[in-house]
Amino acid sequence: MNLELTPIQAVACCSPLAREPISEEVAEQVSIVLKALGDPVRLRLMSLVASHEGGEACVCDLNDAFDLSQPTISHHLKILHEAGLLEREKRGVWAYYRARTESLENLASVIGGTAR
Amino acid sequence: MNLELTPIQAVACCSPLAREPISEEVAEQVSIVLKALGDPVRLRLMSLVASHEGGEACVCDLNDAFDLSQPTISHHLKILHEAGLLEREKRGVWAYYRARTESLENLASVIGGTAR
DNA sequence: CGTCAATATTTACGCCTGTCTATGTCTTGT
DNA sequence: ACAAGACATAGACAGGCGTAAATATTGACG
Repeated sequence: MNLELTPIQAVACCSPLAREPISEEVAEQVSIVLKALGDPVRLRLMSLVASHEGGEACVCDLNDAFDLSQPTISHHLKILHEAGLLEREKRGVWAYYRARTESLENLASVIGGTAR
Repeated sequence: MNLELTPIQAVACCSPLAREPISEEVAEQVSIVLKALGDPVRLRLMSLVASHEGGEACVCDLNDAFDLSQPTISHHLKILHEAGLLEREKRGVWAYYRARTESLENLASVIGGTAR
């Protein structure tokens, strides 16, 4: 089991950008997540997984949604996973990815200031 | 006066990522804004401006906050401006940047799903 | 066991990006 | 009109990133 905090969890104390100047460290952490989402393909991947029934999607389905090679999709999924935005679970031959909605919400609250 | 929509305004109808798979076009637009924020320097710049008194900050102040050359800061400010995140106003010799909080909130609602 | 199918990893390559230096453009003050 | 200061633009370069082809890994199934 992995107990490490993902980048976005490490700053999850809902401090909006506009309240006070964020530190270099926080900026570094948050920008990792933003950079992960800052690609059209990864944004669509994230949306595909998050909106899929059951909140998870199989890689085989995701591959078909793009005109890209399988390794490229795998590469993008890895980046989203490392940013703490996707969870990965292997069942049999297939790999399923699940969206971490908390991460999305945390990110949104950091950006938008509508902290909960 | 500029009537063009900024990238984030074009998809401002608060559709969260998780509700349905976003289109290629929307992904392209939103990723521009995310990419703009997906850099530690620009994230700090955005936070500095947004949290500054009066909601605006002079470039001269911003330069001092970083160990980077003045043209580099200018470059980052331009990217944030083109993404619709900062407004620019020149008063005398000085240039002032103001945060577009609507853009931040729109982005947050697209990401977080906590649409208003 | 050996083959096949689903994913991941490695390697390589062209393009994009962050940075700096040098230069340009305005505005103000003399 | 000229000099100085604030900021933007242009050009150049190194490192990072998205992509594909080739290869490795893992699990299912005969």
